[in-house]
Amino acid sequence: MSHKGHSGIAGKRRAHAPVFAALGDETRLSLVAKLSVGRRCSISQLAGGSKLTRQAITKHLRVLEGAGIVRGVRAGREMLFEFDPQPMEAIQTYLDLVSEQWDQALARLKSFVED
Amino acid sequence: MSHKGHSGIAGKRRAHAPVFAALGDETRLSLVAKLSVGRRCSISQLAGGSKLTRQAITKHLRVLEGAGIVRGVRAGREMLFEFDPQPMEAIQTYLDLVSEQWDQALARLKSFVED
DNA sequence: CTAATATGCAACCTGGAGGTTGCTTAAGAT
DNA sequence: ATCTTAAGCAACCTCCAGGTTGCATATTAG
Repeated sequence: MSHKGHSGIAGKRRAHAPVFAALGDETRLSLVAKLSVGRRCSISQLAGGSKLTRQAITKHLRVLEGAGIVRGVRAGREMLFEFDPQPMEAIQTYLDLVSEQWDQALARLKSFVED
Repeated sequence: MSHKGHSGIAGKRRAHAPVFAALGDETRLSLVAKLSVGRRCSISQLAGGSKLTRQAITKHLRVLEGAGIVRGVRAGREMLFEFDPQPMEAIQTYLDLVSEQWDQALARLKSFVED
């Protein structure tokens, strides 16, 4: 299976774009950073220390949840959010694919020039 | 320098968010895919085959250029765009950092449970 | 020179992202 | 039972991303 170049780099765009978009915001990146240390956090906890409103933070969390990067679970009167590494792993392998394609391009150029 | 462990996961958000944002659009992901094969392409070339207008494509290319993912060079009457892997490599190492942090969290949890 | 091609520029439109405020409801704490 | 804290809901605002059209300008082809 080396011919027809089904690299897989195409087609999965529809799946990956929302994840990139979710990470394309400073506030959300900061939330991801906080949650990726492992400890589950409530909305108020995450909103504390931010200049933004609790509601603003809630909206950002919903965006992250929509992309699958984060998952919210009820715990009594508070909503605890926890990190899910899967979507970010997915775009990581996507980036690897693009890098690979680029490296092959450089290799082709080199062999052409060396000719 | 040489502060504590200072993984560096913080602070660089301001730099990375625009790159993620630039990749957070299906059309732009498709442009990146086309350009990462190595061959430089003119705007009209890139616009051909798309349902969008040439101007729309131009705007997307400017966004990618703003994030440093792509670079446009004049060549006669046409504008050739070429891929630049650097910004995507940068977010790749950023994702590695987050993964690492997450793995450490899992390790801590495990050693706690193992008591 | 003239026609065709490639791009640039500017105005314009529309929807939704990102943020706020105000009020309501659920759940713990005392 | 009541006070307090956490969160949900909804309306509203502003601004810009994403897209279009129309016209102007450079460059190459014949």
